[in-house]
Amino acid sequence: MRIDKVEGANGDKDAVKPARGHVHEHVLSYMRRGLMVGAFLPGQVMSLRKLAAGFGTSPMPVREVLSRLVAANALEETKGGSVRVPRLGPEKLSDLFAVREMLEGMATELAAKKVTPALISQLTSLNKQLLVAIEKRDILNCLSYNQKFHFTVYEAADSEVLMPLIESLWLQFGPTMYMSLLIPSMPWNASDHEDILAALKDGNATAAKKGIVHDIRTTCKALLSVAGSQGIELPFAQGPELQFDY
Amino acid sequence: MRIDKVEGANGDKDAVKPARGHVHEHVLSYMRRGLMVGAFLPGQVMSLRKLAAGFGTSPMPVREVLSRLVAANALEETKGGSVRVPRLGPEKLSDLFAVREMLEGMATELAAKKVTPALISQLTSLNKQLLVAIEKRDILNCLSYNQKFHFTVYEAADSEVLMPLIESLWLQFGPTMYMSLLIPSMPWNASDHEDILAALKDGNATAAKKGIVHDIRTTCKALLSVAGSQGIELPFAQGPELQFDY
DNA sequence: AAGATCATTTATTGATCACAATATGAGATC
DNA sequence: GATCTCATATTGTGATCAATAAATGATCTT
Repeated sequence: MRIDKVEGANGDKDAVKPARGHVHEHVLSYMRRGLMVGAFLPGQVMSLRKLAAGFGTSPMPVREVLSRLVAANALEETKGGSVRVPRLGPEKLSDLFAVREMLEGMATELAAKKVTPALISQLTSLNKQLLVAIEKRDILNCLSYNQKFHFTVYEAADSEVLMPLIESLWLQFGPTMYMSLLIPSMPWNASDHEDILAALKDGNATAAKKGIVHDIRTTCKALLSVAGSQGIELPFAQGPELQFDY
Repeated sequence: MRIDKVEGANGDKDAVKPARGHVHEHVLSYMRRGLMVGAFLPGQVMSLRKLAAGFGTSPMPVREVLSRLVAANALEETKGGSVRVPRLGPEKLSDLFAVREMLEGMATELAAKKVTPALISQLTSLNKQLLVAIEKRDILNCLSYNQKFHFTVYEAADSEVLMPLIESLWLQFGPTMYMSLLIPSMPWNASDHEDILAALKDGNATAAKKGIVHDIRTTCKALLSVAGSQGIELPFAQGPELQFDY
């Protein structure tokens, strides 16, 4: 039935089905998560062919993914047409977090009105894992569980409009977030999460929103305090070589 | 040095330079504007090849553009991989406009603090042209000048974060907006714009924000009131055949 | 005559190709 | 020894191709 085109003895090629039709989806989710969790650094240029080689595909799906990430303001294109992770200045960083306060505060308010026991238990579990990651100073999982905690709350708001916007923001500050956690003086804590959890448990929308806003504001201040030390340029895994709980 | 691969006598091929390197930019801006101004209807499927033929290019640049518009939630993809203009239900419409109030209210507040005489005169001019379009019941230019008025305000806020988010929202409700204006009972007015202009002239950020929010809320209510009559299915220019002040 | 099945057509998707522009590096010159 | 220049290599862009899957229409059956 299925006849391989003659290409000599292609024995050593991948005999597995290339999982057609959904390659770009895989690449996209991987890159999205990677951006939020610090797999790519601000200023890093994304080479189409290198990434494609890393993913083991043709440049085509990667092109589509980078295209979409540029549209989401997660990446920016250089004059030469290449794309790179944007380097955020202090003013853009505060802009970003001011909008975060509005959007994520609104999402939290909505979520508080739709709390379920399942949501509470899930958030409690995620927060516990986050605390473990903090204890171990595991940056990747720290960011990962923090992101999952926040997004679980926002997901509960059940707004098809808010979520994509919030995601776009997280994709933008993700790389900078990672950088900041590299600084030894950077405080790591999830104390606000306890307040948020308590407020959600009570269905207190105002308090929950307040907790989120405080969490965001604290993070912003910490980020800005280390924004001066932008000079951090450490060697880094160029390709998609992440090892977080994926 | 440069050797053309042998392909017979390709004399009758296009001798003109195909304007290489930035085709997708043109396509993108055209489609963006077209979505905001009603060139495409909710539910309309965007055929890659048809659009490409309309633009006189290969499907390639169009693919990239559609990709980006999907990433911006301006278009959605069907199960078959095609993309189409989303059909907004009442609940999503109110979500959309609730977020609009926050984001555009914030942008207006920021803009009010950076008002310049040039901005005022530009807004005054745009509003005049909008009134003319309303007078002539010219839907395309009506939407176009309304959009330009709002975006000129937001642009003055000078926020690289807010603008893309606001644009994403406008791309989403643009097609529905056009539909609603087709309904004879739909009220057309720009009375709020006068208030906004006055508030901006005074540098009164609170009043300006209030004006924008009122404008948005009014529009939302009008849209929702005609949301029941979703059945409007009129024959329409399929390709990129717009004739607004481009 | 209406509905279901099957073949045809058309759609996107991933891969490959060709070209142009940019970035990179070596070499020569001052 | 530093700098400018030019050749090389790499990159993105647009076009084309092969293959899969969905949508469409016609034919057959009930």
